[in-house]
Amino acid sequence: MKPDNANITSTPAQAIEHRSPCPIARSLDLMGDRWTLLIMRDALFLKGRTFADFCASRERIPTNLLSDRLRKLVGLGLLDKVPYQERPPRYEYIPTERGKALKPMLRAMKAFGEQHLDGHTKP
Amino acid sequence: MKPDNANITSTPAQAIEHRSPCPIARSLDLMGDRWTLLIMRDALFLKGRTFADFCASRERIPTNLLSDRLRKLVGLGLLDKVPYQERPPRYEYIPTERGKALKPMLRAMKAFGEQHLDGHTKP
DNA sequence: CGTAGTCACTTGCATTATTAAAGTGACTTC
DNA sequence: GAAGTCACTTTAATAATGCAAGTGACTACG
Repeated sequence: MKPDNANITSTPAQAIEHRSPCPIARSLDLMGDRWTLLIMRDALFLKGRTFADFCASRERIPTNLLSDRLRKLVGLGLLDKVPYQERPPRYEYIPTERGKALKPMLRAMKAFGEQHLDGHTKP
Repeated sequence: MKPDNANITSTPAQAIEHRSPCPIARSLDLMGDRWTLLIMRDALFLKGRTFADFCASRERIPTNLLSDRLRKLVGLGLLDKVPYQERPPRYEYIPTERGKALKPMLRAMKAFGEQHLDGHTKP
C-alpha cells in the first residue's frame, strides 16, 4: 500500500551484526542459511540473472524468501541489481567482485557434496 | 521424565532429506545453518573436543542447540563420540575422515571472511 | 475494447526453528 | 555434606521459513 517508490538501483549497504571477529563466524552470519548460497550458485555458475531464473531452479525457493535474499545480497554488495528494460521495469542480478570471491568456497562445497553426499550436477 | 536410557555411544546414522542432486544444495541441507560449521571449525582447527570446549567458544552456542548439532553431526558421520571416562560418563567428539573433508571449505570461508568481512582470528 | 497472461514482487498465515533460561542427574572437591 | 561442575534436557517466548494467494504494471490476443 505504500505509494510506490520501488527502489531504483541503490540500496543502502546494510550492516549485519557479527557474533565474533572470527572470519568463519562472520561468513556464517551472512550465508548461514539454506538459500543464500544457492542463489549465489545460480548467479555465479549457472548464470541465472533474473528473478524468474532463480525461481526456476530445481530447489524451488519460495518467492518471498527469494525477494528477501536478493535484497540482502544487494545490500551486502554481493550482487548488483541492474535494470535491463524500462517499462515494465525489469532487473537482472549480477555478481559483484565481492560476490565472485565466493567461488572458491562454492567449489569446495561442490567437491564435498560430490564426494560425500552422492551429489551430482547433471540431471 | 523418561526413565533414563541416555544413549550410550551409538546413534543410528540418520538420513537427511535432500532437495536436489546438486552437491552444493546437498551440502547446504546439512550445514546450511549458523552453528553446524562453527562446531566443525572448533573440532577441526581449534581442537575443541568436549561439550564444555564447544560451549566455551566466543559465539556462545546455546547448550540445547549444541546438543542437537552434536547428535546430528555424529549421525551424519562427521564426528565420532568417544568416551574418555566412565563415571561420570564423559565424551569427546573427534572428526572422522569425512569430517576432515570439510577443511577446504572452511578454509575458503575463512579467506572470504578475512578479505571481505573484516574478520580476524586472533583476539 | 476486453479478457488472459507474464513478471517481479509482497502479504498472510500456519509450521518450524532458534533462543534464553531454568532444571536434572551423576558425579567431584572442599 | 554442602557446593560446584559437566553434559545435557525441558520449557516457553521469539524469529525464520514455506506455501498460497494477491498486486501492479505492463504485453498479446481476439
